[in-house]
Amino acid sequence: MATAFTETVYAIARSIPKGKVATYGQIALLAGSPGAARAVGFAMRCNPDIPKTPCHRVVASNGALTGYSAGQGLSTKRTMLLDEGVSFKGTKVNLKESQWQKGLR
DNA sequence: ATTTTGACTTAAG
DNA sequence: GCTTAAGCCAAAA
Repeated sequence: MATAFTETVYAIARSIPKGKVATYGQIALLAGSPGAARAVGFAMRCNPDIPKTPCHRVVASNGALTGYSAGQGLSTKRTMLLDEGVSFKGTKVNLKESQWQKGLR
């Protein structure tokens, strides 16, 4: 299961600052495998450590909340993001305001 | 080693 | 704008 790739994905997920969100594609790119967005989601599904791996800060490219195996699912995910100050666009995240950008710090 | 599935992404209808 | 189809990479069976 979790190998170096997934391990890197978890590390990146932890690097996402509070109140920000990153897309699967972006994490895949940072993980060293651009286009491996699906693989990133797979790693999140394994989600070994919820408190250590803020998978709820990981959203789809269009800002839609997908999956989430913990808590009440997307309901919990959306609540946590709102609590962290992430800007929401209805059921989706306002990437224009809350997408984590490497270099933006 | 091959096949299937999956929390994705982009394109087309 | 929303739905359907194909492409993509990685891990599990």
